[in-house]
Amino acid sequence: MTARREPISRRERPAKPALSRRWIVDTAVRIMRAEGLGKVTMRRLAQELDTGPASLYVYVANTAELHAAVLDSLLGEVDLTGRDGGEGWREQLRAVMTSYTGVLFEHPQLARAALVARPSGENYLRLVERILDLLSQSGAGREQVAWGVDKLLQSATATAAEQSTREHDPAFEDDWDATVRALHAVDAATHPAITAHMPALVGGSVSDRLRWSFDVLVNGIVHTPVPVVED
Amino acid sequence: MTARREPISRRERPAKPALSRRWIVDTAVRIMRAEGLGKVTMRRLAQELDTGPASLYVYVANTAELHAAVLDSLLGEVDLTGRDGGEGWREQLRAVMTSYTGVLFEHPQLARAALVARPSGENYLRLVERILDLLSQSGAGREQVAWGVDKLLQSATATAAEQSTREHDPAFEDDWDATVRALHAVDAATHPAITAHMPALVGGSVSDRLRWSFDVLVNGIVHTPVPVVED
DNA sequence: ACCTGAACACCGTTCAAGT
DNA sequence: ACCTGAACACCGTTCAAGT
Repeated sequence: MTARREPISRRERPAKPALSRRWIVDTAVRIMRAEGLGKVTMRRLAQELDTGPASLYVYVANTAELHAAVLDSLLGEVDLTGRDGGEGWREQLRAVMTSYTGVLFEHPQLARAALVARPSGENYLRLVERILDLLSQSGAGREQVAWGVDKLLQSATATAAEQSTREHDPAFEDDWDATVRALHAVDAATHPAITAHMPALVGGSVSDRLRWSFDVLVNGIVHTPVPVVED
Repeated sequence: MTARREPISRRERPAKPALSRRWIVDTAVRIMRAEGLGKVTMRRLAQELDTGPASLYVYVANTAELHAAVLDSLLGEVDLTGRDGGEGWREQLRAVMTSYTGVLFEHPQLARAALVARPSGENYLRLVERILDLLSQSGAGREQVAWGVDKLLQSATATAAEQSTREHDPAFEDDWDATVRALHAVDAATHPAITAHMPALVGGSVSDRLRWSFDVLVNGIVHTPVPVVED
């Protein structure tokens, strides 16, 4: 019998894989799905990877960059086809933006991270490419389209950062409540405009507001020329 | 000689004032102006107030609420007159929004806090009141105006959170650089739209973009009716 | 009611030293 | 080049105990 050296002793764990950026980010995504972005810390991640936090700095510059990488990974879930929207560029674009918003709504804290550290991974680039392509079918000028993509993404991201925070985190629920209460409690004499606009100011469903925001931006973008650049 | 018991020993400090929400927030503002919002922590603040962190929780629910209070205090610096804008509601509104953006640009981290925990203090209410008043002079519907105020504030806040972060914090500078580099390095075959829009996508001065954003939103808001509410 | 010391359960990041 | 242990310098929040 030939002696086959079975590496049995190295088998207690699923064979601790070599560290790599890919493996680090995938693990971070797994932690986020299971316990939220708040748990995706350098220390916790290192623990999960069976190493010390210092080791991660070979592959990731800092926590913000790590979160940006997690976001990019999540963006792989966005439906870029706009298939649900039907035929026109506008409806397809709406469907893509709705899908993007949906992904962020499911991972509230990620939206906040996106506003701070912009992603630059492949999924983000694919998303930008697709939105540019659809928006340019509006016939608007090149610069309007370029700047417009930014506003569309910013608006959706900011809404997700605000709105969905409220739903998941009881601490932030309070802040929104406080704002609503403050708006209701306002003195009609000193704040006539708030009083006059009051039900609407805090009303409306999330989806109505999202749809309206989208229309506002698209209408604005295609009708507002960029300022002439001076040399 | 009469023995006069001088309370000299109690005089090393300016007579530690009683704790109060007001005093806590003012101290927080002072720390922020001197060292940035990052230093406005419960522990650091308690130290400055010569007490333990637990004492603050009598007046402030948590760190997010504290930051919201600091922001509201800062909003007192916004010029609500819109005096610089001249006569029309549009120009005055632009001036108010520019002033608001300016305040946030000087305190980058505060803009991020604003997206998460909305303020509800007197200065915030005054700002909302003023923007509502100006925007309603456009003649747009009540609901459009109410929802429009939200979008105007959100857009300005998000831009400040993104843009000014970059200027002050070297760590985030890298993320923007990475995004710009990624957009430049893109393959023209797989990402034709990015390539076609490339100089514009990352170009434009901050103030040109802000001005254009404002016009886009105002144009969009006044021309886009809100969806009919079903009962 | 207000205030506090002390504790619990964490953080990010760096650096000298090893392989 | 990659990896690590250990350290530095912090966090937010709670709670039992005091006044």
